[in-house]
Amino acid sequence: MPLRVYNTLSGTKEEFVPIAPGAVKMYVCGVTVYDYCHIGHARANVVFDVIYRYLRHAGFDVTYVRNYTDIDDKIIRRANEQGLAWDEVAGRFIEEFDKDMASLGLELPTHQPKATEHIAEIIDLVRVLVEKGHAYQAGGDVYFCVEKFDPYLRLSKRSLEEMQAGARIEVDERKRHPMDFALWKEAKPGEPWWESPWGKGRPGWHIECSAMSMKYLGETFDIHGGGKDLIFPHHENEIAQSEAATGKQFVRYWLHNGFVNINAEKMSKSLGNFFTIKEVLEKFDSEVLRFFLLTAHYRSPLDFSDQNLSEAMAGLERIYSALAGIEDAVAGRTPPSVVDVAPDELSEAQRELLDKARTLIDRFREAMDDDFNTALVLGHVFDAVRTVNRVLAEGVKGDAAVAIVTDLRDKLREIGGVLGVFGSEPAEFLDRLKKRKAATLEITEEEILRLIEERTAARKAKDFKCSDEIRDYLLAKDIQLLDSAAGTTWKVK
RNA sequence: GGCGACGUAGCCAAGUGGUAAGGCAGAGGUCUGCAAAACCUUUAUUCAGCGGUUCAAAUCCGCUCGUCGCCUCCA
Repeated sequence: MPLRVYNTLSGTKEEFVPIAPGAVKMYVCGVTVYDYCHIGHARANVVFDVIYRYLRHAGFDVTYVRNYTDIDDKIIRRANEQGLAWDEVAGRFIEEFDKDMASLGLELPTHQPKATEHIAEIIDLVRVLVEKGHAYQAGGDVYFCVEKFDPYLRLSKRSLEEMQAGARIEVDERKRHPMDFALWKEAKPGEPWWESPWGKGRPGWHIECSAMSMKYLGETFDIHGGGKDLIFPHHENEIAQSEAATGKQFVRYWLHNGFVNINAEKMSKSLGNFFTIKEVLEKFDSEVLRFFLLTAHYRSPLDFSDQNLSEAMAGLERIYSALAGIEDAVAGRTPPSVVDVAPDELSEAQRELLDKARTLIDRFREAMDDDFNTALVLGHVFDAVRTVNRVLAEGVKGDAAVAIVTDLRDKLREIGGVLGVFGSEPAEFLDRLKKRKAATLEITEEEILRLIEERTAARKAKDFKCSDEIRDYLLAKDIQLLDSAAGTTWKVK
């Protein structure tokens, strides 16, 4: 089944056919570096990280470019507020961005260009637009002329008339048309500047993405991604600048991720209802956050709340518990190849697992091929987890059982490799969660272990009244004891 | 005001014409000294409402209600 993606440009799912067979050129708008990243940024970047990984998994040779916009009005404003140099602000938040993305387990893109390192390309592009009559100089500014670019607003499916009807923007008198936008901005006193044919100034927003994407990926490339909020004006303007300059189609497939909501409202700086990645990672494990972001389809809105995060944590814990169970069951055993397993020697649960495992990767690909449906993939994963738990519950005895359980583990890891989850050692992950939860307890680990010992002694002496008292005491403090043949362990409720 | 999206169980969520995946929470059972975990069974005759098209609709069309987004910086 071919890969199908939802293309904002056509408004439908289309079969994905790259320009060059076997190779994908993809550009995703990064961030303007003037503040910490919030969960919305986390979503966008995780989503495209998964798309990047899946395209490679599907056999494509992917060139992935994600930029830093490190010169912009907001950076200058922030620098002035904090009494810092603009490039100090940019440098600092580039570092913070990198840290956040690393903690979310993102792979590095092929290129991560910075706007300020591509001023020459930007000026060249603006010059071409002026020469071709698509842009005009007004004082030290250069504006793009939207009326001369016929397909303008095709991506957002609007018209200039509609936009003006609802316009709330103040019109700059130097613009020929109110919707014209700046390609180059004259430097005001004290502002950063670069020398240009139009005097000292800096790039406008939008132009850096056109210049950098075309430099690294060519004048026409396959995929351009970003949050839905970038459709207008950012991506619309990128298309206008790029296509007016080259006369060629800029991008074939436009992919946009949905917002992260708080109480059904978009998380955004202006509403002030945002959580930074840092803040959330203080409360939840980074893999839990990443897993949560994949529980909904990337184009749907995703409601962020402690409860939803906790549910994601419970789900991920269930998966890791199964993986840990598999590790325990197969530890030190070398399984024969699963292809040698004879189905008629298996129990019913084992046969079911064999069947499920056999089709798991196909179902995974089918879901991902349908516009990267990670939520459906997780459904398949849970389905497999339930089946393997059944096998674990009846005991993994013969070689055949070891083989099929190991095979399933490998397949879950393969899927996890694309989603960027399930990569930790199961026991280590569960321990990590436990430690994190334990940090909020009003009882120390030493105390818990001492009480467990006491209880074990009581149980040995068949003093169940005493042992139950200890268990209930711990339970009141959110400690759940788990007895097994191997001894007693504990977890935080 | 213009344009657009969405509304599936207590909660989260997949499903775009063939008779409602999956997770969390809940109930009952197996296991257990008792629990927990795990497993089994169970929880939407129904997909915001009302009409229409069709042999067949959560899926297509129309209207109504509700929520949200974009039109200004935003992932």
